[in-house]
Amino acid sequence: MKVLNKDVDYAVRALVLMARNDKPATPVAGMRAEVRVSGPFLRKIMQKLQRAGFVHSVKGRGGGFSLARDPGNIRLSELVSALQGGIKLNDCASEGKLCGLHSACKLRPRLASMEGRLLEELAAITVKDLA
Amino acid sequence: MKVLNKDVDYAVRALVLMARNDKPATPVAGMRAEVRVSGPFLRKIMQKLQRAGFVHSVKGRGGGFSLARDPGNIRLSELVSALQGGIKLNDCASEGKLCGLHSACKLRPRLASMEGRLLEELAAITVKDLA
DNA sequence: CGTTAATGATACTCAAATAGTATCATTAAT
DNA sequence: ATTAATGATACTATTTGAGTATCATTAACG
Repeated sequence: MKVLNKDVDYAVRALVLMARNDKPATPVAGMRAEVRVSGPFLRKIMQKLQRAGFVHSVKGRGGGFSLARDPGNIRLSELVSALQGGIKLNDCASEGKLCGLHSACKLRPRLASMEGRLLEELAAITVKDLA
Repeated sequence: MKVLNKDVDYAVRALVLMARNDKPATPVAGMRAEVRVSGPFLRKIMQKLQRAGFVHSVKGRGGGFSLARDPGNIRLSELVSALQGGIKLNDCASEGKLCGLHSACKLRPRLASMEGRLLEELAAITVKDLA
């Protein structure tokens, strides 16, 4: 029952690293040791971050990644949505899903609000906070 | 990234059902339709609840399960620990695990306290509340 | 120019966790 | 004896998460 997956974990590490460095471009090869993950896997994560607009990338020799946004404004909640599609306390709370008990369910609204609070707490933590 | 597994989900439904009925013994056959789950699977869950002391069981014809505790005092947090071994926001926060960054990690204490708050919120919800 | 060092995209494999089934043993009412 | 129940446990299947591999593209460097 883990709430944050590895992608988010490694992404945070990488972003924090970049926030500290503030180099014009950091290649994956220059991050994987500190992040403690294999090159290919980290690359895949960085590519997701690029597509989601968290980082810029420069291709070719001398290239790499750099922060596209102010680290003080990159919130954990955003990484969670971008890299793992949010959080659901159970199948029912988030999606409008089934279960038949649906309308009678007293648990659902409670879980939904807990989920909301959890996301708020994640939103209160930025990359800058962790750098 | 689901936080509550099916066991907990079905367990809640079954316990709520029993709290409403308050019969001396409800057999699995008398619950599976309302809980919306297969007999064998529900049985497995009820057996876990029995071992964990949430319900009593009576074997043999005319037997079944009954609440062993006041439904106003059966908390979601307890079901979560009994049926899915708690919640971890990530691998690092709960266990003392690895990751090397360990001592330098600014995220860990924050996740730990979020985890605590989440469990408090789950502890505030009882079976009675949902019945 | 060609080599090298980088990312982009995507398909694939492997492992772990969840979910669910099946079976045999035991118990007690009828 | 039969039937209706739980106890225990082994097994299977499905889904999700984690990680690899590969080929294409781009740009600096010599």
